[in-house]
Formats: sequence, C-alpha cells, structure tokens
Amino acid sequence: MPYTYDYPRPALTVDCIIFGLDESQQLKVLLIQRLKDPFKNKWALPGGFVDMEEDLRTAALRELEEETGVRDVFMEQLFTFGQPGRDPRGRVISVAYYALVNLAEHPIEAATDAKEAAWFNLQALPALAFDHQEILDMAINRIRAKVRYQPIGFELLPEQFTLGQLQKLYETILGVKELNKRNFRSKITKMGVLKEVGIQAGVAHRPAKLYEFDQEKYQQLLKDRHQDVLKRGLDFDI
Amino acid sequence: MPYTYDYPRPALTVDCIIFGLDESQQLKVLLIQRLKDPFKNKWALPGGFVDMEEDLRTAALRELEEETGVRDVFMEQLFTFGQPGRDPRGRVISVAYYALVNLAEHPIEAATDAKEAAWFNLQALPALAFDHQEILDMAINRIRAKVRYQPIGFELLPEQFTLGQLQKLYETILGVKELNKRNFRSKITKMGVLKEVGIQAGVAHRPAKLYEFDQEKYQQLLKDRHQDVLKRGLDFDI
DNA sequence: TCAAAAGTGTTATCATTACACCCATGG
DNA sequence: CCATGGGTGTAATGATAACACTTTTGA
Repeated sequence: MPYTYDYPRPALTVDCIIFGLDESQQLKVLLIQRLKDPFKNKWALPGGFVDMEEDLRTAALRELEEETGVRDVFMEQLFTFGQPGRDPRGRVISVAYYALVNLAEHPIEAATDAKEAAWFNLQALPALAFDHQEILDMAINRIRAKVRYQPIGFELLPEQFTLGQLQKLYETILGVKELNKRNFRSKITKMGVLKEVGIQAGVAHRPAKLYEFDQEKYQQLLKDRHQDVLKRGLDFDI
Repeated sequence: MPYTYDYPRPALTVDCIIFGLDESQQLKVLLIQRLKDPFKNKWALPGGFVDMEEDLRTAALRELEEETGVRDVFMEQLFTFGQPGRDPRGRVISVAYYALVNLAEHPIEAATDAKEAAWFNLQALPALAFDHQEILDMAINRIRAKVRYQPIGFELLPEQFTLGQLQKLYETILGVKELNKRNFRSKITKMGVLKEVGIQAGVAHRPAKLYEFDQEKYQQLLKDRHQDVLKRGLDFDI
C-alpha cells in the first residue's frame, strides 16, 4: 500500500549509542551485525525506522529493545545526522540517541530479529556501517564533556558502588590514567550527593563503604546553585 | 509530480532561533509572521522544508536568509522535535538550529517572500505558532548553559567591544541584575582571550578600551586545557 | 562642574593540588 | 604475613568574592 506526496521526503530513522561499563570498569559500546545490504555483515549502531505515530525517543527505545533486549535506560538525544549521501539507499535522516547502562544489569538477549548483538571495547572497534563511526565519536565526546558537570556517570554503575569504582569510571570516561585518589574522594564527598548505604563484603582487602547516588540532594543542590548563579554569574571556565 | 513510497514518511523541516543584542544589550529573538494557515498571522520561528539534496544546516541557513535576509551567522544544531501532533497538517519533524548575531550588523530586510519579520524582546513575546515556544525555551536554556563555558557570547557583539558591553551581555543572557564589575574584569582579562585594539571615542564619559576576541589564543588555551583535564580530570561542578 | 561610565588595590575565604602514610581483609 | 585496595591529614598555592575609591570624558 503505497504512500504518495507532492514533494519528495527523506526517510527518518533513529540510532542508539549504548554505553556500558564492564566488570573492570572498561567503557564498551553495544553494536549489532547487519544481516542485509547495504553494509551486510558489518557492525552498526542499533536503530531503525520511526513509526508514523511514534515519538522519536520512543522509537529509539523500541528499536533498542527489539534489537538487543536492552530496556529501561537513561537516554538522551545526541544529534541529528542528515548529510545527503550518508545512506546509499537514498536520503535518510537519523536522529541519534545515546544511553548509559549498567552492563551487568543489561545482559543482551538473543535479539528478537536474530541480529547478532555484542559489546565492544572502544579501543577495539570493528569498521562500522554508514557514518556510524562519526556518530559514535560525537557520542563519546558528549559524554566526556557531560560527565564533568552532570552526574550521568551513576547510570553506568550498579545502584550501590564504592568510591573506587566511581573513580575508575571517571578515569575510563575521561580517558585518564589515574586521578589523585585523595582529591577525588574529597571532592566527591564534599559535594554531598552520595549517601553511605553499607559496607562491602567478601573482598580480599579492606572492605569499602558502599554508596548510592542521592537524587534528592542533587536536585536540591541544583536549585541552590541556580540561585547562586543568578547572584554570581559567569563561570566561563573555557 | 508525485513521489511514492512503500511506507509513510514524515515531512522534514528546519527551524531557526536567532538571537540578537540590541543597542542597550537586550536579548532579542527574530520571528516571522505566518501568511498562511495553520496559525495564519501568528508569529513563528523562521524555517521551512528541507530540500532533497541539501544538508540540514544548509537548509537552516537558506531558510533564514530567504525569510529574513540574515546571513553569515554562527549557527549550531539545537534539538530535533518530532512529537506526533506538533503540526496539525500531519507528522512533521523539525530540526532546530540556534544562531547568535550582532543585531546592528544584521538588519532585517524586506523579506523576499513578503513575510513580516521582526525582533522581539524576550520579555514581550507574542503567542507563537506550533510548539515554537517550547523550542525557543530550550534554545534560551542552551545559550544560558553554554555561555558559561564557551565564548559564544562574542558572536552577539560587534567585532570590537568594551568590557562594559561584554559584562552587560553576560548579565542579559544569564538574566542577572548586576555582576561585580571588578571581579568580572579580573576574570575575563586573566583568561587572556581578549586583545586590546584601541580606545573608544565620542562618549560622554571616560572612554573605554576596545577589545577583540582572540580566536588563536582561545584555541591554544583549549588545547592546553585538554592536556590539563587529562592530568586533573574531574570538575564535576554540579 | 556634573553625570556617567571606566578603571583599579586589597583582603578574607575557599577550593585545588600535591604530598605519604596507615588500615582491614582474604588467601 | 603479605598483597590488595580502602581510607585519611595537611600545607602551599591559587581562585573567588566582597569591599570603595579614583579617573576621564562630553555636555
């Protein structure tokens, strides 16, 4: 049943960049292997066409779940890619979304449409289909920038985590060898957005305190800070 | 000459949020009055349909020039709006771009397709067509956030400006009554991204030094800072 | 000579950095 | 008893915030 328009229209897709942290706090990205041409057998970002009645964000979440089984994730719009020629089949606009998930809590299922899905280390990526490498690069830059002024990192960790894990997470995302432990801990605890919830057990070293991210305190701080900014203003900060 | 597809496709548009500063450093936004239904006679963001061979950004710049005569602007993608129902004519996806211009250097022309275009003070906006108020709100939030860590403000000023103008600009964008003059000047000059280029003349008070933004120094600082971040890391900064 | 902005010196406080050492656990 | 990460005290340095006063111009 064909659809007819007076002017030509591009196709509209969504693509998802899903980041996860593995057991040793390495940053990974979720890719699927294409079964059809173009780029048959190449790895690509999960994604697909937007339904006519469907919100863009909903489409991204749906495609993600259909192709990888992953759901219930923190997800934000990244950018919209629309270069003519980015898809050999014709003009295709892609709205990209990125998400952060705790890898352990989001095992990938045998995907419903039988595409292969797998986590890849960012340092060992295969060649990607379409302009997906470019999209991925932008996503990495986005989370690197964002992690510095918004607590998105907590999405990657299990609900309860140690300061050691948190520090490794920052080191991974920022691509830094080693942050100063003393200063990291001072800063993060002085911020007051963590609450102590217990003590680690069963490790072969001094057990660490377990923390949770305190959403309420964070929201409160944001509000306070907003007042502050109105008073203080500029924080140009390059 | 109709175009036919196997699946329905949404229409694709771009919308532009153009900010300008008037003589007294008030922030304004450029709107056009719609000549046709839907929302006939209502004010709206300049924008329109994307051509099939045309980059999204190019489309935004083209629509802007066609409808308002404004060109050669700093422009960045803001967000893509795609709620079903945001346009009564059917599914329409809009990629929004925001731009900052020096109002004095960008007088609006009698627009080529005879739509009325005008600058509006943000405190005195008319009711806007479609979801354009929502788009505008997001744009304002974006520049408020961005002006704090990137020197986008300079796009709004004439090439040469005084520290007084620069300070008013920050006060305007941030919506603050009065920043501390002494501290503002210390901070901005210590950053070292301004170069002195002359002295004001013909004013009824002590003439101010004129400055230009020093792109090269800024790029250099960015690079240095990148090294720094790799070393230091976190700057969570709420 | 007055109004209107431009421009500066200094101090208290707070955050950041850079150090090196002790602690608790399982194996 | 030792390897492994967890956890702290503190001093030097630099940035920020909060003050009020002097300077230069055209009208």
